[in-house]
Amino acid sequence: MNSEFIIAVHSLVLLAHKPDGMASSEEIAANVCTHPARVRKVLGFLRKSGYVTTREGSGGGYRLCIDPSDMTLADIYRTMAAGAIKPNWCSGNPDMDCMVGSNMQEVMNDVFCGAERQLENYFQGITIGQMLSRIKACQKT
Amino acid sequence: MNSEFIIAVHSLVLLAHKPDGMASSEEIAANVCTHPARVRKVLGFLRKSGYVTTREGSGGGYRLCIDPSDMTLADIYRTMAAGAIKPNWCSGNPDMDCMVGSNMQEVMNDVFCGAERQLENYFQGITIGQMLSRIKACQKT
DNA sequence: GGTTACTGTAATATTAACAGTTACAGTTGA
DNA sequence: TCAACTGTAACTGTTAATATTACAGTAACC
Repeated sequence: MNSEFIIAVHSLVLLAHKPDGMASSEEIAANVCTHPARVRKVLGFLRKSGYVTTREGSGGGYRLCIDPSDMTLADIYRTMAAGAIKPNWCSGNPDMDCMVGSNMQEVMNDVFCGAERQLENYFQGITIGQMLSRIKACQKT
Repeated sequence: MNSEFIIAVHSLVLLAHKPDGMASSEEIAANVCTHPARVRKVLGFLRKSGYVTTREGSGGGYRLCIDPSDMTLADIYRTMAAGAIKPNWCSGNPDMDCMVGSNMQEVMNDVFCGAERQLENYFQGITIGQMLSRIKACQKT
């Protein structure tokens, strides 16, 4: 799995948690434990997908513009990490003589597409709001 | 996803397809499109899990020792690639002051454990025998 | 018993992916 | 005009993945 997916989820949960719903890339980066430039890159994608708005210039930053209970991890997965479980390496070769070797790529591809759907379906059931609730539950114990 | 998973599945399908159910690492490697040494490593794991038997020496090689319709991709996943979808990178830090940053690792870990179960469940429904059938279906079209 | 054809395994390149970092232009508010 | 931001691209360093080599161990066959 892409680590940008994690950065995206973490950033959105953080924004959802903040009273004013806003934070700068520097603040988010410190919380996520990575670099501001990386956060800006990831949140740039989220902006293009319409999940956050940004304000440049002094006093600027990122703001969540969707209800946390309306946004699922599947949305984020599709934006940040679609196709992440399919390996970039593949076996066999369509030009090969052997039936197994020549058709394996296609069959394997189908298998992973199915896996991807399965995963998306699972992520569909988890919202940013729920993530925040789970974190609060951790805190109490 | 681990590419060793693919090599394992491909090798087992190939063995299931061969009339005598046997092949050498060299033959398998040519079919998979990788190196014999890599095949030997992967099939070494499958031997330890009891899915294939090996015979060293001249005329040796690998033989499937389980009914292809009894062995699922979930078995192979557990042997070769358990935990593959969980990223090795993680955000936040348990020692941090912020509630979000300090608990994100635990919550994210739970999310990915759930995703893993979901994926295993999906793989449980696909057998090596089915993979071979799908390949035959590809061939006809 | 020697030769040949294999597996088992470790060590070592080589390559690709990934995260970290720097840099700077563009934007906005004070 | 200055200071504090975002938006991007380029570059570096590190780690992970794959390919390759090498060789000891084992079994069949003549």
